[in-house]
Amino acid sequence: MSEPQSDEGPRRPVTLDDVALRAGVSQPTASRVLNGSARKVAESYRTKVLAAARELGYTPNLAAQVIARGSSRTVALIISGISDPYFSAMAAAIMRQAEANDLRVSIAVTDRRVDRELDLVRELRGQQPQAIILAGTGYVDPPSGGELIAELQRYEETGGRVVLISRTDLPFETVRFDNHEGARELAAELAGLGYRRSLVLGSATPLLSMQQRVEGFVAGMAQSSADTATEVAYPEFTWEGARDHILGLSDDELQRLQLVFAITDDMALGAIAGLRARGLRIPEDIAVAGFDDITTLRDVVPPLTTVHVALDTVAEETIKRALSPDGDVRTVPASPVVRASTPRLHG
Amino acid sequence: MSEPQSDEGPRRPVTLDDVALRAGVSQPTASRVLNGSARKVAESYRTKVLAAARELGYTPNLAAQVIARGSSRTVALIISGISDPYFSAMAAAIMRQAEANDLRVSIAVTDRRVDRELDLVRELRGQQPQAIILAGTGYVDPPSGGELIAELQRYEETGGRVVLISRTDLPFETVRFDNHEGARELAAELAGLGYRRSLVLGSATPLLSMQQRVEGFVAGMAQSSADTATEVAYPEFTWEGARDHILGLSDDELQRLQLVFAITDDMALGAIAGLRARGLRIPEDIAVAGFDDITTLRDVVPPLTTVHVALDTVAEETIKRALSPDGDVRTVPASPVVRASTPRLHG
DNA sequence: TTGTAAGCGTTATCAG
DNA sequence: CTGATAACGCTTACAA
Repeated sequence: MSEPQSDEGPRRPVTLDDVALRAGVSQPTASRVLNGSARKVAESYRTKVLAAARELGYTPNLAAQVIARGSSRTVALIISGISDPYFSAMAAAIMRQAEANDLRVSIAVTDRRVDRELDLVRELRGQQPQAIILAGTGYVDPPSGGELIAELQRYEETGGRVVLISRTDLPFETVRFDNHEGARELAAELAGLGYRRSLVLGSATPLLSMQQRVEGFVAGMAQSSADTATEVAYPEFTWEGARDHILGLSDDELQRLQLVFAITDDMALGAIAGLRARGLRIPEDIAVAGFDDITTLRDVVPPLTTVHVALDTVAEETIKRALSPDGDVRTVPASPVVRASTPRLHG
Repeated sequence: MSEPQSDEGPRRPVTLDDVALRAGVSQPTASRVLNGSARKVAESYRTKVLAAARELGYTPNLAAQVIARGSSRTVALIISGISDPYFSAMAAAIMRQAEANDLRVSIAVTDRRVDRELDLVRELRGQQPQAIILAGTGYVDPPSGGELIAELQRYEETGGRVVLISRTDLPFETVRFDNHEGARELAAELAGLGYRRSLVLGSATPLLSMQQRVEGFVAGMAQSSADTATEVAYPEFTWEGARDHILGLSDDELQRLQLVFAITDDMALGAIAGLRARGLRIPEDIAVAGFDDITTLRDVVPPLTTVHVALDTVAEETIKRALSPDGDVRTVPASPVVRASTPRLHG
């Protein structure tokens, strides 16, 4: 009635106080109606508050709620990158699962800068998330390992949960998928198809899960009864790295090969680009296999043999653990999918 | 000395109070060295506070800072999906640009559910972000338009900024890229290559920017001197939708076509899958073009003719506007990239 | 320069 | 069932 209305200039956001005032009730009552759990408010008040809130366009101030409640319905996801199709698929799966559990996800990206991981954990800790999820990076020999672990432990001590995805380099609960086993089975299948002489493209960056893929594949080939020859190279961990490595091979080396296994689909495609540039046809002249089974890549020609990982399951297990501890280390299976890029050899 | 240490059970997080106490200074002093701007603190105190903070593993409680300061160094990004390579590229570009400006990004996904957009805006408003960025959806005839606009206006009135990306259906500052013009130029180039009879795959979901692509292409073809015939279809706005539409065409219709233009690369790939299933070779029997120039798709065969959008520029302009108003509606160019999927026709 | 005191918007406790 | 009142962790006048 008496307030000078319709000024220009940023008005103060509508607060619970405003709503309470307008509804003619106390702040706590308004709070109970708008957020609280049990419906212990008289119907008459209830409707008044609701009306006032709607008229004023009230939105609860999340920060205030967090600070008052001391907890936050948020999980923080630390991930290497987001344009990478593998990680964006992972992030999407996690967000879907989180939403189903009424959790917000705050995403932070390391861009593969090792030290950022520590910074991000520090920063995220300030958001008081229910859990911090580390997906993806994970070095064979973690550079800032000690500090990172200390930081995460402090976070856990104050009630936060730490969940790792596909990395076992840190002493926290982990959702793994079986990189070693998946690659091993793939190798076994390919050996069964007649492949003997293969090149494995690993990662120059010493990522643990990637090294497991290399080792799994080598083991799988070695296990096959036939005598096999498997070389391993460690180019840069990118599409370009894989391509460039292929471009750098001698004609002789290339001739001898029957198969290139790259530790990710992305690198497999780089390898294919390189092989084609060298004048080879896939799969007629040489076969190629990858790892991850990225759906965005369903259109490459020829369809890529790879190892499929059930990201939805991974996400489900991850969120479950983010909400409450669960001692046993579930390992989500990763299983080979043979497609046209690796046909049976010697028909 | 006297505190009973090493309990089990969630300890309370370390607060500024704890740090101040340990450093033997007052809370504000601790605050000033740890966060405040001017270095108006004696060097002796300064070092003590820093030491205490490090020893205790202090992290500022972000929520408390937000509530005390009233502002948040965060921008909220509302996006259709994140596994979609186009949107993940967009999100990545925005995050990169935001990081460069010391902003956090909180991502929310609509999953193409129309009404979610309104809910998300409400929810995000509670986070008091500096800006809300709406990327992507944008209906020709916004279903919840009125309410959405009201909500966003309220947000702006309280000092928040609203920035739209590639949608002009709402009365807020917009970073556009020229869907119409990009498609028009593409059509002109293709007409120049000899294409006359084409099929345009639009979107059954009435998305404004998508409709602009359709119209731009149609206009471009019509402008070409030669007499052209352009049909437009509106299948579901997905890879499958495009494929299924192709599968549903009669042999006759298919025979007549020289070119399929799909309004996104993703749909273009669906179309290719359909065409191949129908026994056609690309580009020998029929040409295909898309829109977006998604980098993840660099490996499709044949390389796809498409329209490139400079997402980095889009992101840059977006963040700039998120930080401060900037009246003029910059339109980021979108320009055709002709590749092997649309070779010159008739030698 | 430093500390005291008052807020920021919300929830939780505890009388009425 | 409701409403004072005290937190929550931090910042920002204002006084010392």
